[in-house]
Amino acid sequence: MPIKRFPSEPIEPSAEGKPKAAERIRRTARELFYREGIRAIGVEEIVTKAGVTKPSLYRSYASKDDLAAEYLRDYEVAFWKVFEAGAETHPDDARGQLMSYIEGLAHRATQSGYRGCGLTNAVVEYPGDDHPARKVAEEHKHKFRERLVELSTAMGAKEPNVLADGLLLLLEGTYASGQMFGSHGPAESLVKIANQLIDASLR
Amino acid sequence: MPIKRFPSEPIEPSAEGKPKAAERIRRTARELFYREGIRAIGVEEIVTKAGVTKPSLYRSYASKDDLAAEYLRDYEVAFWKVFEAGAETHPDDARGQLMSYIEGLAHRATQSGYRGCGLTNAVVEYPGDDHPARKVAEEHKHKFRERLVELSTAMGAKEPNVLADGLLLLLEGTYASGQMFGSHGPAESLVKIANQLIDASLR
DNA sequence: TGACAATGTTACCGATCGGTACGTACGATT
DNA sequence: AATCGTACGTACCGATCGGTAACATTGTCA
Repeated sequence: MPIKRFPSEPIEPSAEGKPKAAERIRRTARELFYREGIRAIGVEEIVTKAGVTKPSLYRSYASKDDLAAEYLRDYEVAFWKVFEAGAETHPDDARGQLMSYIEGLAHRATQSGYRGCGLTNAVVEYPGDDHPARKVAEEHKHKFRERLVELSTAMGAKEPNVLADGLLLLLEGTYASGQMFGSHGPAESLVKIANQLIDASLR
Repeated sequence: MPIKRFPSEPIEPSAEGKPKAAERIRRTARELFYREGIRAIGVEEIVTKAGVTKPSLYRSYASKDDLAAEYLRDYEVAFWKVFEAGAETHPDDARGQLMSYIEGLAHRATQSGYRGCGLTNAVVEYPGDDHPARKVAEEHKHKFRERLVELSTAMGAKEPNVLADGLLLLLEGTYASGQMFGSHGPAESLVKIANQLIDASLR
């Protein structure tokens, strides 16, 4: 009999049939890293809250830094899902699509306990450009900027790059200031400001 | 002879004639906390780089948290000095004064190695509202917002609160994004965007 | 000079950090 | 039943964390 390999048998061990512990660690780390910050959370706390032990963590992730980078990759996927959600409700309407995200953000950023953007926070936590988590964050922000240029172009801006930068500044400002002011922070004016900026960029 | 006290003799020990070590620690901590982040820097590194030892630190500061709060208080003083610098060159000209700061910021935020606002960074590093450093930062940001309302009013904005929020979002966005993008980040468009926003707020 | 307070230094504390060597429980294959 | 690979837990590592007790040095007064 030749060598037989069942389809249920995973070729790539870390693809789908991952160890259960790894997934628990992943979810717990995501929650804790986002809420408390990466530096603030030790691996001990992660595995305890996940109900597993440290060796289980280090079998699926090379290091805490690696787990942090993984967390940000997950975060990025979730971000794009939220950001592009308006594409369904506002087809062929770049402005409507963007404003849909901005309205949602304005709401979230004025809730107490808001923690901003996990990717931006990671950049603040790791100033040195050698950290793997930071690299994930930086690459994402460049993609994000490009996406805003696309949308600005679609909106008919005279200078799409300038409008995109303006929007990026407003959004990053919302991520940051949402953490410092309570429920009546400057994000309350975000929608109005964004509309003013877009209007001014079309003329 | 009655008690004589020379003017060169400091009355208040912690005011001017402070221990030399305390001042060295202060400056070193300021530099390191700002560049690397508060959580990233240990007290050992501070005293080593300052050329002193740990007990010298703990005689002048109750704890690392206390030193961090002190750093932010220093940072705030320096911030206001920069922010209000335009008042001399642009008397009775709120817009000129503000744009003077914004132009300077746009320049700094597009230098590689820019680290944003120390106060904002501290808020990101310490999500819990119980940290003394965070309190300093939050109080400052509220003062800052009020100051922007004053300036917006002086500029003749129809809705000063909204313009102030817009400016705050832009500035915080610049602090944050200046750390992720290199020398050609969105802060390059800051001046143009700010002018658009102010113009739109006057009409 | 001698007393005294302020400042500096050496050496250390328990707690926690990220990370690992090693043994074991278990399910599938032969 | 014997075997083997996988997944997991116990117990521990050296390094570093923030913080301190005890001692040496200094400068300033009478």
